[in-house]
Amino acid sequence: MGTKEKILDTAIDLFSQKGFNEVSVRDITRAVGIKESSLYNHFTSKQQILDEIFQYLSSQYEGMTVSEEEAVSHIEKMSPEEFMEMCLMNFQMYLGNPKLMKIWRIISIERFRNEKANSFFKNHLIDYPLIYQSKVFDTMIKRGLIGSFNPDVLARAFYSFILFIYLRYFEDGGTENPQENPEIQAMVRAHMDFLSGAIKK
Amino acid sequence: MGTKEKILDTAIDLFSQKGFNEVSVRDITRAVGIKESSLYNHFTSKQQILDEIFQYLSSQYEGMTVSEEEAVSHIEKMSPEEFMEMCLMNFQMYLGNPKLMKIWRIISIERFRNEKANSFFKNHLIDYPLIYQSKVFDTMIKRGLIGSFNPDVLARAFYSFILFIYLRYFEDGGTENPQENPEIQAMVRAHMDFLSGAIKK
DNA sequence: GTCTATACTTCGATAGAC
DNA sequence: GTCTATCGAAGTATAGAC
Repeated sequence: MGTKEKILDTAIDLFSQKGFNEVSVRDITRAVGIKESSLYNHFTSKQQILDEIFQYLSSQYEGMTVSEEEAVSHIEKMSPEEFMEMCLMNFQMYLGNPKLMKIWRIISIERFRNEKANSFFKNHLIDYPLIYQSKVFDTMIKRGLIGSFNPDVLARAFYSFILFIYLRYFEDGGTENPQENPEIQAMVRAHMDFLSGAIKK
Repeated sequence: MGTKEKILDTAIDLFSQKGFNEVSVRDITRAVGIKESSLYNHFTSKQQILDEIFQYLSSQYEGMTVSEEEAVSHIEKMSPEEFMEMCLMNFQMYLGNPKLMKIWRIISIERFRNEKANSFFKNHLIDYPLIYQSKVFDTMIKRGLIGSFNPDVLARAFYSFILFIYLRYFEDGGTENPQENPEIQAMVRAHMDFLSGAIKK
């Protein structure tokens, strides 16, 4: 692994624990095993390290957003339960990769101080999922698969709980994989069962 | 207003915008209109300012937690709809006071870096509301006011949405009073109506 | 590309006159 | 209780030898 990659990985590690401002260039270079001045052969500034981390995150989700037609086609062969299961899988895919998980934690820490982080949080973690799920619920209603509810309300009822799990998840460091936490698994399943019952025709 | 109070109010203002580490003692004293050294006649350190802010928050909610018996008695004359309405009012009381609101924003910013902030967030904003609401739902079930659901599931379904609103609320600075935001009001009401229908016997 | 050495800035905090 | 003056520590970043 090249030095630049090592710096990036180390920075992700440290930033995700304490935050950008709380980690010094000295901290990073000490952990990597080089002198401070060497870091500036790979990055022009400390800020650029964070920028490249965010760029990396961006690149990981490029082309992963789904068009309206695709959203509709997704549910053609799915029950509401299967759809919610799929949403859950998507969410866990976001959080299942340890490196991406750390970057999402950086986003959570920095979102009040960094406009780009706030934008990531808002777009990827709030707005887009709600829009996507609302469309799917809307299609389900029109096809008579579920009762006649406001699809936006259903999407918020479903997704706000997922975000709640995300919130709790980072409470105690968020190092553990949520897929392997049976307590979280049980809560998510119970919530989905409750909603499935509530939206039946 | 005494100098010490002026310092506290100014610090609350500044910390809630950028975070504790991002605001210097010089920033605070400049905004107050005194020299840095004068600040140390009122506080022994910058850290102590934050400690006193948290202490103030603590004092505001002292004795406001409710015992199990009280929780049960609360719903004796209430419909589920009225109860959820009450919860909403409580939540807005937390956020309705501009000064307290700023401090809650500080808590949100600092919770990844400050153990006390994290503890406030976890206890007041997550654990306690869930425990309280679960007990109330449990009582409702036993009295036959609502269907036979798992009360923990109901509490999470209800409260995770409230937290979702809280989350969105701080997105764009969170300066506005949510009670006066008609869009938020409509979302909360729609969610409560949906849940009311879902938990009917 | 990495090192030693150092420049420059900002920070929290203190001493002591008034 | 406020001021002027200043300190030491820690931060980012650069120059130049190897």
